[in-house]
Amino acid sequence: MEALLNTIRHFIPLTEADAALIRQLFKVKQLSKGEYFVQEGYTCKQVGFIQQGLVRYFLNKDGQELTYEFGKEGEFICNYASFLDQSVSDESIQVLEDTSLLAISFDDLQTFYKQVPAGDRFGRLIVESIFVRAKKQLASLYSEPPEVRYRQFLQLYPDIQQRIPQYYISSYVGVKPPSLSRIRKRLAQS
Amino acid sequence: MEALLNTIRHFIPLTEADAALIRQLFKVKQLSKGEYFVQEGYTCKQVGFIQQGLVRYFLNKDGQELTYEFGKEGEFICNYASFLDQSVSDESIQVLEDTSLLAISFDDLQTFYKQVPAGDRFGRLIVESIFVRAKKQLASLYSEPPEVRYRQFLQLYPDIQQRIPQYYISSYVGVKPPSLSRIRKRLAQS
DNA sequence: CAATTCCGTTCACCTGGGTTAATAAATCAG
DNA sequence: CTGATTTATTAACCCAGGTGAACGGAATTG
Repeated sequence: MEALLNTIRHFIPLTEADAALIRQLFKVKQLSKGEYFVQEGYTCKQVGFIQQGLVRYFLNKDGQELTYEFGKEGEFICNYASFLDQSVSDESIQVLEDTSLLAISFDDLQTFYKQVPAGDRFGRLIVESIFVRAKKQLASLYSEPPEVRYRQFLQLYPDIQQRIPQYYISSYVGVKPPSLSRIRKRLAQS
Repeated sequence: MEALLNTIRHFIPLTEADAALIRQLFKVKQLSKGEYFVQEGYTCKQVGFIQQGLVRYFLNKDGQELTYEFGKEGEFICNYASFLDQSVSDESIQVLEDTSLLAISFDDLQTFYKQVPAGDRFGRLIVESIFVRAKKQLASLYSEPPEVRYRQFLQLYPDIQQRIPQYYISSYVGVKPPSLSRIRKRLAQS
């Protein structure tokens, strides 16, 4: 819970009253490996904060699961496109390890916005940051070849490479598993 | 100016007073072919609404200009990542034809938010819509081969194909000009 | 422990885009 | 209108990733 408060304090100052409210509004949520935080076809009803564990974001393209993002300890997870206007999600967030979350519901988040003075600003900053993140990924896909994207993935997630199947990584990088194998081989040789 | 009001009405209702305020806050701005609405290294100080004309969004990767988006009549243009927190832009918006805009400054937009009851909601809906747009493009880059992306471009911008150089389109599609030529040839044959 | 499923790698072959350069077509400026 | 510049196409060659399949090792299951 302290990790959550500190992460929020990274964006806005919090009084003790604010912190107390946050402690109240966020509920602990446990998900086992393979379970979903949001599933395609359903509405994303919460924002989560990962205390321990790992998730992947993926979308469905003709039956193929395309993993395009990961979330790890200390990060917020949410399908904002679904959450913000409570519409049906066209992508999924799945837990890759047993994961411990702090989650806040849509309604409780509105309470947070009302009662914490800088709450709206926090909300805006979070949405901005995920937007900037999406833009960065767009730029990366446009400008970087798979090999570079793989190296950047290793930098961004140095620890989780051993924790998950390679084919999630190959999907994130934008290639098929055999191709990621070749990339890894090339990198090992040099 | 009516086009602007109608576009805003597409998101929120406007009273006559609202409309009058909008007429006051948005200023006509003319840009000639080749000029910039925002340039890399500068701050995006306005949101524009295209009355007539065409723009491209691009970013700079090792001296290569990567065109990743277009804007046409009836669309808002802005580098929101720069505008929202008035930070330095890392991308540019350039005018591809002599273009007539209606533009509102950052400060005047705050006035709009304060005075128009549904103003904040409009702002949120716009930011959401550009976010969703970025996500769609991300999904497209992940899942669609260049040939499909080119066909989708033709659907999305049926008219402007003749108005701009092909290499902007090839950049948008994610390939080099010779490759787009081959794609066009393949499509013409079938 | 044995059987099965899952997963990563490798192979052979194919396809499509990158690169460079030449040429042709279109556009622009004087 | 003409020469110059810009842009689009084409060709030849190379290379990286896709595909399908086989293999071996790891993890799971009963």
